[in-house]
Amino acid sequence: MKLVTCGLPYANGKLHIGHLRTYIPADVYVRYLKMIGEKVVFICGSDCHGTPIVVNAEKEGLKPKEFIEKYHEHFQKVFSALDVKFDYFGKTTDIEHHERTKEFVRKLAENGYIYKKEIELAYCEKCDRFLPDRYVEGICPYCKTPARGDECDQGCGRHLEPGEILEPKCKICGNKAVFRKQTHYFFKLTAFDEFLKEYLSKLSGTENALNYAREWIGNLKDWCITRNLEWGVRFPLDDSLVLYVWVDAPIGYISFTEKATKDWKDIWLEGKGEIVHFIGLDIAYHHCIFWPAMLKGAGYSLPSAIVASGMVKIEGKTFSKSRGYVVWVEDEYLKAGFNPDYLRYYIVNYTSHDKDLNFSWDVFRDKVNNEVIATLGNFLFRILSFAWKNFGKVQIEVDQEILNQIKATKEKIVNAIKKWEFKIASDALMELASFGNVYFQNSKAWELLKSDKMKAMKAVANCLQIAKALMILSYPVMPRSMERVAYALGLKLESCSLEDALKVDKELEVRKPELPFKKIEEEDIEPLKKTLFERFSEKSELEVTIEDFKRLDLRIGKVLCAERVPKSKKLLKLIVDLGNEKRQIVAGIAENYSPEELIGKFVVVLANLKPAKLMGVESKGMILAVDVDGKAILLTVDKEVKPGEKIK
RNA sequence: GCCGGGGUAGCCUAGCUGGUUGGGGCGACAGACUCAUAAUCUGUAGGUCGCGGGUUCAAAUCCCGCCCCCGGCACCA
Repeated sequence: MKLVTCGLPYANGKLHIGHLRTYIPADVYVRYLKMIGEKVVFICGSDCHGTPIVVNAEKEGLKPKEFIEKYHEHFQKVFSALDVKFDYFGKTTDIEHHERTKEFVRKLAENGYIYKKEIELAYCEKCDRFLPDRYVEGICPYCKTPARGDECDQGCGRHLEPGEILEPKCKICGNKAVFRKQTHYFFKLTAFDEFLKEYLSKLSGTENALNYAREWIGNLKDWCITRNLEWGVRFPLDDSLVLYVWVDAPIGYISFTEKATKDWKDIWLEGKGEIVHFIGLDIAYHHCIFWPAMLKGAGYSLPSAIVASGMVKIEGKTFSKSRGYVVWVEDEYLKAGFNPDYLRYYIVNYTSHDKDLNFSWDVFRDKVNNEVIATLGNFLFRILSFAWKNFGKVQIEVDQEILNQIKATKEKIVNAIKKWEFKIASDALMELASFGNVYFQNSKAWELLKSDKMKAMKAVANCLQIAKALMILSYPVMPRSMERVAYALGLKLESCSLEDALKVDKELEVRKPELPFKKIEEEDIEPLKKTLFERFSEKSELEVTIEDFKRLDLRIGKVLCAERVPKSKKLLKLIVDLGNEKRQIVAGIAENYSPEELIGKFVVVLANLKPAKLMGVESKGMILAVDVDGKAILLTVDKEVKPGEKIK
């Protein structure tokens, strides 16, 4: 028995194409396994806890429960529209999940892997609550620069333990926070160092995830697993606390399995199954480090493979919601009315599962029109309609050569799927379709029709066998379309196994076929390209008043000296002449400017910026530059001016 | 800087435990065909396999050095 899971989508936003990079291949994987007769359980669910959900729900004036429900429904709707078919799709707010999580954590405690420690936490008296790290701002006790609650992000870069920060302020209301002592609980991750080293050396899956995880061995820290929140799974050892979301989320894999199958104990407790996690690379740490340690500590079975998908790019740009490099599944793809199979094929076929996938509407159109439609769809339709028009009923005799070809394709697919090589598997489909096209072309069946009808029928029989095999073998990738074409042969794909691709019927009755696919026209994708393009081009921010502008002390400076900040790649330490003073400013431009070429240059300086330390070097001001694809280009003046001149 | 992944024809990509003329797809061009959603089939053009060394009878493939790109961390005021 095999359990396949997908990383739980966080119920804080809609699904985009980046998400699908994990869910679609997992679904394809499961469908193939089921068709080769393996017993598989496929589960997933919404991840519903954590601070961001509470904060965002508040913003929308909703209760967290209402908020997550909205996205939970969205996920189910979209997955179903894409034929991603889980055996069970749960949510972490379910009572059974809470119970399982508590039981799990109690086990960890019984086994001695949880300890308590009193720490001082920032507390906002005005908001009347403890502040999670990222809602605290203050001063770094080491270098005295402004810092966040958990790290000195602007100064020395040190990780700050809760309570270390000086002059804490509540980021939400801006009031001064105070420190209050509170007991929190830690998971003894450091106890699993040796275990993880050993475990990771045997763990199967994609190299990208495993490499990433191996880096962390020997560098583990104990992990604070409780939070001050109302929303979440109550910590069983102390009711006033809630478990950190990354503790309860993966336990969802267990609690959802319980819902999906009576045999869940075989998988999670008896070690009688195989557990395969499909994830995005961004959560490799949690799945390769935290999760196995938790399972080991609580006495559950360990995953046998972690399959991490590569990144998704949009039109060649690194995926980024905030910058608009995103394609929304429901509002864009589905709304445009595209067949879900096109996207399934694209994602599975673009490149290897662990490499970067570029989503581009032009490539999408080309791949669909040239491969899915012109090669596969055309073969199926031409042979089905030829058979229907000229024969109706066809006596089937299949040459060994054809069967060998189908068998080779089938084996290629099965081998590839077991290694998570979805591209190789889907390429094999196109190769078989192409083989069919060549075979039919060479047979010249349309000429034989006039001279030797029996011979024509033999050619058609061979092609029908190929067509049937294609429908069966392509079904996991393109279930909806294959189901539709299979009607012409009276084939019920849902109950087929891959082996049936080789089964030869005595006679096939061909019904009138429908076009399996609709071509993508330029006007179908044109508005979507436009939407993307409009989102790319940055819209100007909020309006400011002239007073706002006047608060900025912008001046012309002349660079007197420039040198690299030691050990730094991006930073240059500049001494800039501002007329009445010489300022030391650190600028992140070393990748595009050498120190020498800067000397004597006129630059625009924001002179009244709050000083900060970067890599321990003090910076009093900021040099203005344009950011072109991550490269800094300095602003300068058109004619020589006196250093220190104010910019108005 | 460290870690990981890459650099193969205009574009995408296979090969990378060394060995017959470096495969495939898109695009381009020419021809064939008409059963098919102007689909299909055949053929042609196009490559210093990032750069420089080395090992070898033989290197895209192994070794050393360097350059560039992507991702993560450290520092992008």
